[in-house]
Amino acid sequence: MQTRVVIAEDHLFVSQGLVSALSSIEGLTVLQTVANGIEAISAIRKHRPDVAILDYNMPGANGLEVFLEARRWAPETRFLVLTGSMQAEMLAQMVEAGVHGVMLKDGSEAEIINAVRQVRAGRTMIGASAQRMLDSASGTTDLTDRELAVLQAIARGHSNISAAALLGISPKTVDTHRTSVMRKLGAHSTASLLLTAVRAGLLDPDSLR
Amino acid sequence: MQTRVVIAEDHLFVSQGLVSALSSIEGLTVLQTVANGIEAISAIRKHRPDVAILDYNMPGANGLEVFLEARRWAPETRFLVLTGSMQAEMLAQMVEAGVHGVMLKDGSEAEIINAVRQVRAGRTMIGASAQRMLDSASGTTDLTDRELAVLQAIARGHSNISAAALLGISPKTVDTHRTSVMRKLGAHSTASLLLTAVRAGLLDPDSLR
DNA sequence: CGCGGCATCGGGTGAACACCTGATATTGAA
DNA sequence: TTCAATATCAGGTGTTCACCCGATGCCGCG
Repeated sequence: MQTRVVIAEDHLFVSQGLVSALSSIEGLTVLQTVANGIEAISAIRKHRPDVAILDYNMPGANGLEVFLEARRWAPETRFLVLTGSMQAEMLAQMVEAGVHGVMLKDGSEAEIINAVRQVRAGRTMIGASAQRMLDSASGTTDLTDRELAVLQAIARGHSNISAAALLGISPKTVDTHRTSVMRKLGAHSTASLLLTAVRAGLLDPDSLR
Repeated sequence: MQTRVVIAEDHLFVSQGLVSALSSIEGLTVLQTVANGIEAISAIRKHRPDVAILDYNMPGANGLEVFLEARRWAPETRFLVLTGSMQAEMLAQMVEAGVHGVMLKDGSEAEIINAVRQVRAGRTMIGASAQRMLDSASGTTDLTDRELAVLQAIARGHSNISAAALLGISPKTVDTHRTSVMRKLGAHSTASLLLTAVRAGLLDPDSLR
């Protein structure tokens, strides 16, 4: 089976390791490797790969943001997100958002290769550690996809206007989602919105840069 | 030159990649790989390696803790700490503590190999990205008492006007401190101010309500 | 004494925000 | 079919922010 892959990973050493590991999969072609979230969206739009392997923590846009945006342009692409560490809330969000594969980077090379194979074959897979985290997590977020996308954009310092340009919607729509998020989190200023979201595990300061 | 190495890295995939990469260094022997900080201390005590390669984020004890404890038993061992992401404050702490090498995981395989060589050769090395973080962090935590007070008030959701009432000063003064804090942290919106401050360890989301 | 750092405060501006009102279209479930 | 949830978008308002310019007074250090 042909497998065309895009890899998005800002740690060059890990990216090189992934390319090397994936070379053992027959019929697999790595179309492009990129090092930040914005480039990942572009590459996925351009190549419409079979599988996109995304690191969660990347500059410009994190793995979930890339997934939410890129799938609108490449609906057939299946996504595997790898992460070194992540809060359970974010893990739950990604599963709920429909990411096809999620695993922590504590997996071996063989486990990662297996994950790529499963995702390519149309199955949804969650790595063992990720599953354990999910099992022990109680909370579920009630932000919609778009609300979350707007929250992430705000957290990256975007004004409503530039968030609108980034997401391809009207500033009034950003305004609407922003207001909705604030109402849901009980925040009345941007500052308290941000800290409440961090506390709720909706934002990871280290993955937003 | 003989190089005996212990590797401590909880991400199995990365650990395997390191072993593979280091195999290209002539005369280098990987004595043991461990996956958490406590085991790292034990292995270093047992083997007294020439070089210990430590991941910063590990269960049990982080890279700095391992360094501080293990060097008491293996004073000849030289330490290279690798990290995926880290706050500048912690980076500064490790440099100050005397870790022989620090680099972010955005380096390529070649850069990591070079780092191991330099550390083994007795030199202290700081990776390019780590150095940039240290350079840009040198002034970021230099907030005055009043600036910090204003930052805290903002984080609690106060507008400039209500922060002024809280601190017994004019809103213009709040404005001045606020602008100064933003300049020092390089932020251009309230959102990025908050997250930058959290990342810099200036704000603790859990203690602000 | 001179100077820099800090705290304080004022004038001002245009952009941005927080929230009010309203609307249409799509989707999935009952 | 109906309805609720979601996404999208518009009109609007007063407040707030981010930054521009300027200033004085106090303190500690060289």
